[in-house]
Parts: sequence; C-alpha cells; structure tokens
Amino acid sequence: MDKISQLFLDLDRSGPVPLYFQLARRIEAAIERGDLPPGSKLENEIKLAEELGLSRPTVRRAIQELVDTGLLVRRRGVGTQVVHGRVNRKVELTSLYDDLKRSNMSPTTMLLLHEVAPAPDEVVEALGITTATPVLRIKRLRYANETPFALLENFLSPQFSDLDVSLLHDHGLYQLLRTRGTTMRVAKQRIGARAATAEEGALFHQPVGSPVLTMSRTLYDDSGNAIEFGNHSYLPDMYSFEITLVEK
Amino acid sequence: MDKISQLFLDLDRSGPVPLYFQLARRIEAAIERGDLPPGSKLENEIKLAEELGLSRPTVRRAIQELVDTGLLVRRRGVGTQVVHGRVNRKVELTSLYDDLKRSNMSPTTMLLLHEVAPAPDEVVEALGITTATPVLRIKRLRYANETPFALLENFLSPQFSDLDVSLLHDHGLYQLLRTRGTTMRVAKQRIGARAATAEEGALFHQPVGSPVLTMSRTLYDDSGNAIEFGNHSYLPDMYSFEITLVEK
DNA sequence: GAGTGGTCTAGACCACTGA
DNA sequence: CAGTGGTCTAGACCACTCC
Repeated sequence: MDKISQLFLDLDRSGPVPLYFQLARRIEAAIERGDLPPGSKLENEIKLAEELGLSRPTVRRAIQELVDTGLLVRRRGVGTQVVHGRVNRKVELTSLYDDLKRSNMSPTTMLLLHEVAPAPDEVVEALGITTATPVLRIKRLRYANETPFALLENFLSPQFSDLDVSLLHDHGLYQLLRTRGTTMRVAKQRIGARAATAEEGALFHQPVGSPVLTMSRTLYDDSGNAIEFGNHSYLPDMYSFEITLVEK
Repeated sequence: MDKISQLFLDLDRSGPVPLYFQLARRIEAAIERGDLPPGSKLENEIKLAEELGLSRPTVRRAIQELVDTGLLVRRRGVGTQVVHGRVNRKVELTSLYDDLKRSNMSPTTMLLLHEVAPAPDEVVEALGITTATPVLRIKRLRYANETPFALLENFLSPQFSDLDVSLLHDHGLYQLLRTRGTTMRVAKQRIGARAATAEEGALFHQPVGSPVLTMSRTLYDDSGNAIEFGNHSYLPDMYSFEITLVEK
C-alpha cells in the first residue's frame, strides 16, 4: 500500500488550494490512470490520514467528494471501494455551464431576437417579479458543426436589461453574466419532451411534430435571487443529459 | 433571534438520528412554515452552535445539507440566506426511487415480458459482464389513472435471475431489490428524446413517430458493482424530470 | 473481537465581505 | 475594522460488518 499513498504525497500546504481538494483530485487521477482499478479498496481513513500527514476529517472530506460524484462507494465496517462503472466524468451536460461548454465544441450562435418587453406570466412567477415588469428576452439558435441543434430562449432579471447582446454571438450567456460579477449558485431544471413547433421545425430542418428534448430552468445567484429563466429545446439526435445520482 | 433558535431546541441526543440531520430537518421545516422567509438570513454558525449546544462542525453539516438541496445559499463574509424560489421539494422524480414513488401514485403495472436470455451488447457493456451471459430481462407497462404512460425495460445482473417476477405487478423493481438485501448506491442516467416506435405507439395510444421522453440508467450497489441496466420511455405529457443543481 | 466508516467535540487560523 | 464562512486539527465514542 506504500506505493499508492506515495502518489498522494505532493500536497501544497502553502497555496490557496484546499488540501481535501488536492487529495480528491489525486485519488481521482489514480483511478483514471488505473492505479486504483474498479473494485479495489482504498486504505482505511485512519491509516491514510497518518501516511499523508493529514487529519482524518480532511481525508474524509476528500473521499466524500468522490463518493458524491459516484466514483467511490463507502460501507461502514467494510471500507471504501472504486465503483466498477467506466468513468464518464468529462461529460457534465447538466452543469451550470453546459451551454458554455457546448459552445466550446461548436462556437456558433445566431441571435434571433432580443427585446425588452413585459414578462409573460410564466416568467413573472419564475423570477419572482411583479406582473408586466419589463425584462430582457433573447432567443438564440446554436449550431454544432454548422448544424443547428438548440433553440435557446432566455428571460433575464431587470438588472440585466442593459446587457450587450452583440457579445452573445461569440460568448455563452453565463459567461457574460460572470463577467458582470454575477455568481450563479443554484439552478432548478425540468427536462421533458414534446413535438416540434413550426418554428423549431424550420430552424432544425425537421418536420413539424418530430420530437424535441426540452429543458426549462430558473437560475439563482448567491444571494438567493432568481436572475434568469430559460426555455430551451434541443434536437434529440445531437443532445442529451447525463446525470449521476448518489443515494444519500 | 431567540425565537428562531428556540424552534430548534428539541433535539434528541439519545436516539439513532444524527444531530446534524435533525437540525437540517428543523431548519427546512421552519423555511416551509414561513418562519424563515425567502431572503432572510440565518444566525451565524458560531452563535447558532452556542445556542443549540452543538459544535460548529455539526451545525455546518446541517446547513450544508440544505445548501446542497438548493434551499440555502452561503457567502463568505456575508452569511447564510434562504433562496427565493418556491420550494418544490416533494417532487424528486430523478431519485433512485422514482419508479417506486410514481407507483404509489398509480400502482398499476402490467408485465409484458420476462425471460432469461443472453445479454445484448449494450447490456454487456453496462453491467460489466462477459458476452452472452444470460440475464433476466423484464418489460413492464406502467399506468397512471388507467392511462399507460411509461414503458420500462430492465436487464438485471445474473445474481437476480431467480427474481419472482409475479411480484412486479404490485411492487416497484427497486422495492424488490431492497427486500433481497441489495443496497442501491449510485445511478448513472442519460435523458433524451426520440420518436415513438411502433410498440410504444400501440401501448401509449399515440401515433408512431410522436415524441417520447427516454431515460437509460445503470445502477450500482454499495460494492460498486453494476446490478441493473434499464431503458425507459415515457409519454412526455405525463412525465418529466426535475433536477436541482448547485454550484460547487 | 478486530476493523471499518459515521458522528461529534472544542478549539484554531485564514480569506473574504462590507461598513 | 468587525463579522462571516472556509479550512483544518487531534482527538473521542459509537454502529456496523465480517470472521
């Protein structure tokens, strides 16, 4: 077991990166490299803490991070093991930054519409504003490899009504919000499906009534205020959501 | 602030329920009752710990639980606040027990097929078994208020090939697995959409080609072994997935 | 009975926020 | 500057699993 623990020794105690985070990344890397194959057991928390010169709570927190992402599994009285499933960590389409990541793969976005207009009822409720408050509404069509695959309609809280929409061609919406100093913290999403509307059919070059994957989302900042509501539809052949659930 | 903290005083230190869990539930209840309205700030962790007679890590853990579920938001140097969004905690369709909960609302299930047969390639990969290993395959149609809305196809790891499928009419699959002593720990899901097949069209009383919402899932037990793979399709008018994301 | 993770304590120092 | 959450320590006791 000495061999394994030596892999984790290069921890930086002076830098700003928390020790539990550094350790979690090192364990994760060891799993992806195959040094910790699926089904193998980690050393117990006490010994691991001793060998690394860390306290047990710090080691526990590092392990907990990986348990939460579905990479490790813990059982009392038994130990901690690596999950057998292949690791598909790279795809996290349902993260807060899915749009941005996706745009890295295919940076083309066409701005179809932007206006400041009274909020529809659905938006009033989601953003917690008063009826008929003017909000910024934008509608974009996103391309991957020159194929349109996502229609994105967003309503932004009044504080963003002065957003420079010309930047949306080359930047994701969330990227713009971050540069304005907004911190996004919580998102509540609903994923469903329905038949394509006439607009979606025309934009996606698909028959009206063909299936589209839909996602509506309300986004909250770090003060707990709703800042954005979006209605998105995706061409299902080119987009899906991956989620990892962990029993609490 | 005394009034608030008094709400949390009835903690049971002798029972098996962890203190951080009891506290988290009490804070959650206070939010739902309106004692802690959206946007209001909690007392700081130190004072809260003093008043409750708990250590700060215990209080922090309780708060962290609620931050993870999107109910609270924390900012260093500022404090902890209640998120403004309405609480839709009751619907958690993407939990490990979604099928079971759903069946509580509408307990009718029709068993369409069950057989032990060599696993298709897709299942071989998902369950991490060798090619052509015989696995139990079941296909069920689930009804809500006598309307069929979900087609559930599942492949079970060989250890479950002797499952009593007659129980599936009145019980969820996961309920059966639990009664066999299996603990489900991690699930990896993919949610998408596509056109209904001829079979789905007939079962759902919808035209072939109409949209269906799809979910495929691999389930792992607490040893990290894959125990089940499922391909589900849903009538989108009657089913959708709700997800809360929290920035890490 | 030995070994494991689950919970909890009582401190400490630091980084960040906002007045 | 005072106040807040973020991190970390060095222990302790318990519940559970497996032999």
